[in-house]
Amino acid sequence: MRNIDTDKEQAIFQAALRLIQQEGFAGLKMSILAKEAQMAAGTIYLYFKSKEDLINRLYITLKRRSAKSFLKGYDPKAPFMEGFELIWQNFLDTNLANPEESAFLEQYYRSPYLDKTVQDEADQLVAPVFELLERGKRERLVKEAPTEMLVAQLTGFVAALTQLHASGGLTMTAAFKNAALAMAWDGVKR
Amino acid sequence: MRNIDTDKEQAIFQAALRLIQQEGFAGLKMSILAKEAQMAAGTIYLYFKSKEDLINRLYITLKRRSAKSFLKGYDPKAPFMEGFELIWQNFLDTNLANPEESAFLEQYYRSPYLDKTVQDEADQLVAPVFELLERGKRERLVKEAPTEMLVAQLTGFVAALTQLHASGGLTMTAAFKNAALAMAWDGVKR
Amino acid sequence: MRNIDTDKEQAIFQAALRLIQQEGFAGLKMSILAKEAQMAAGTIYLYFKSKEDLINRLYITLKRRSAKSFLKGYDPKAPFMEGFELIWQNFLDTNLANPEESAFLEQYYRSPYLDKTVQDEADQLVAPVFELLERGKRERLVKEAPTEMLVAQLTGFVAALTQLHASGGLTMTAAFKNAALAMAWDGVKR
Amino acid sequence: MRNIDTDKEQAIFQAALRLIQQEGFAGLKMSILAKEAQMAAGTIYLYFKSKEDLINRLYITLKRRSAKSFLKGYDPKAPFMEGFELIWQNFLDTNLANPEESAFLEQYYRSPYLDKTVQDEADQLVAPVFELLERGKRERLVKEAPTEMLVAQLTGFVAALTQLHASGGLTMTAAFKNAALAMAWDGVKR
DNA sequence: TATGAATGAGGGTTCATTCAT
DNA sequence: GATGAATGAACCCTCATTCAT
Repeated sequence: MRNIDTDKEQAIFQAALRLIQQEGFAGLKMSILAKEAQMAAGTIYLYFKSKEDLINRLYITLKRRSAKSFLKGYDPKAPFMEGFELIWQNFLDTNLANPEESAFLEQYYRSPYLDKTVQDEADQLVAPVFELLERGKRERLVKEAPTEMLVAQLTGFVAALTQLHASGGLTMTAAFKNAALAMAWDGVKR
Repeated sequence: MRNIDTDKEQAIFQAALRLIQQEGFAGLKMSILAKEAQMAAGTIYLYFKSKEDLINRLYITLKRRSAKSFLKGYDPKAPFMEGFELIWQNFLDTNLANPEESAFLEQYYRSPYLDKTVQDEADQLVAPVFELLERGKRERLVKEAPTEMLVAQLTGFVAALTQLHASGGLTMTAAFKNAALAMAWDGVKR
Repeated sequence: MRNIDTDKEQAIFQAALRLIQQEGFAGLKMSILAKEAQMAAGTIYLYFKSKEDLINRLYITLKRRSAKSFLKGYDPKAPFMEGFELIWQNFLDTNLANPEESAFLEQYYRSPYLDKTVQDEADQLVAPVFELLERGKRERLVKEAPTEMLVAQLTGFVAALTQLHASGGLTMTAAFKNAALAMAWDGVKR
Repeated sequence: MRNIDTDKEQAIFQAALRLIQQEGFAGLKMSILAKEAQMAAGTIYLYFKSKEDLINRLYITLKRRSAKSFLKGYDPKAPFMEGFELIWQNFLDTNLANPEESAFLEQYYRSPYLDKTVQDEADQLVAPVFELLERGKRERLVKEAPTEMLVAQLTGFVAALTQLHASGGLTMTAAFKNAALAMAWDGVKR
């Protein structure tokens, strides 16, 4: 008997990301996905109930991975500025290093597969960032604007940078990353 | 003088935007579009060669309309700060007022319909913004960062705000708009 | 513009019956059905929402046609014996003349497409037969057995005869039909 | 002495009958069958060459079991009436007690699995009934109708009664069984 | 012998596009 | 020009069967 291969799920995820980056969400055809993941079409359905299930599980997996990555080394008790810089740098690096994931996450939001419960769970993962900014406001370091707005500037900036970088419009050197950090901080600082 | 053809084209464009906002890009089925635009499916093909043609022409139309809107009243010879504030405010207002267009533009970029020549023409329309920011750098008002990066922060912020606003996450009062302007300016100013 | 062709529905019904008789319920593949009905696969879906819809509407159509056929000329006020003979003869003739319909009706009952509401409506159509037999019991002409049992013998007999005839096991001459009528009547008569 | 192989075969047969009764012929999926029979899907293929083979062997097995059951205690040399009553009662009881088998036999006939040789062998098993009725005709006890027609009435009646009983439409008491015997006999008697 | 993961042909259905009216 | 019925390629998914363990 062939043992169930947990790597198969990962192989499907990887292939799906590749296809979505290359051809967009519309390029995710189950038969092509199977070919890309080097298996038969039916095999995908041993690991995922449907295309919808595949996309939603891919989404939450990426969101979790992303959150884990940008919160790496984050200590809520460390000074505010330290936390802000760490998360910002992690977040930018994570996004630059995984442009397919960013492409997917962006498109999921507008897709017919969007699942409210999945979305809600994903929102929880970003909570620490909201808390950090609120603390920043209390410590008089951050502008007295709605937290959503502050987050909007930070994430919007990273999203735009990632897209720019992925399309070859800008190579992100260390110097540029520092410039971006300065811009991000200047935008939200008091 | 009414141009009958152009009226139909506009009806199709409007219906398409409505459907895309409601159901996403995937919700744009030609037969449903025809119903929404109150005509027969075949009629669409009298005005557009194909779905691809329809989407690309919708894209460039929206881009032109958007550029015209956010450059309204803009005088390249006026002081930098005046121009910056004008464009920013126009841009934010335009996006907030037309969330369907923003939704469409965002998705077009990742769709299989994306056409390089169309995209290039669209990029030309934003040139004045690049020129303004470069002038800002020369006048020592704006940070010495790559213009693409500066633009990324500004447009990324607006895109995120628009999405937030459209999803009901934040009501944009005049005070909030001023706060956003301040944040945007602080991000790029020297 | 091509006008909607109500004959198309009939063509689909006829083709479906032919296929079901030839290959059984399992032989009803939508693509083969389209070929048999001389149209494209998609066309079927202009007239029927789904395969399930097609089968249920075919069922109720056949049931109505069958009821209309075996009640043809039936007068509830005529003497019992006259009504019994008329219905029996009509019923046998109808079944012998339309073996595909009998084959279909038989298989529908055991299929996953069976719909309770449709089935209920169909049962209503046989009501006159139940009423006739009950009247027969009141007039002391028919056995004092449950009406369901009386009907079971009559319909079971016809079903078996139809199958026999369709498979070539017995050619139904006028003499044989008379013999069958005598057997049917002897079975239920007092 | 337990024959392991035959045990598995029986388990598969039982499970198949259960599934067919519950969901109809279309409900017989090999993987579900395996689960119902508490074994792996591949195991079924150690005992049956294919689904077709499984169904045909199930058919002939049931037919043999049925024939053995309704001929139990039958003595071709006993008086006609005794034989007729015995077989009729056995046949009705057998069918009422095994509605899944009846459901299966009915559907097999219309299925794409029907195999002529298997069918022929099955027909042999009913030969004693034909012989009995022919003897009845010679003894002037039974109507001078084609034997196939006589059999049609008897088996059609039992099939209809079984279905009625299985669907809950009629509870078969001893009195009702006697009434059925009377009806059956009246139908064929001279 | 037994397992159950893997296969892939083939099913039902959708939808961009065509074409007869 | 306008219509919408008709088309058929292509999609998602199922399931009988195989095969590595």
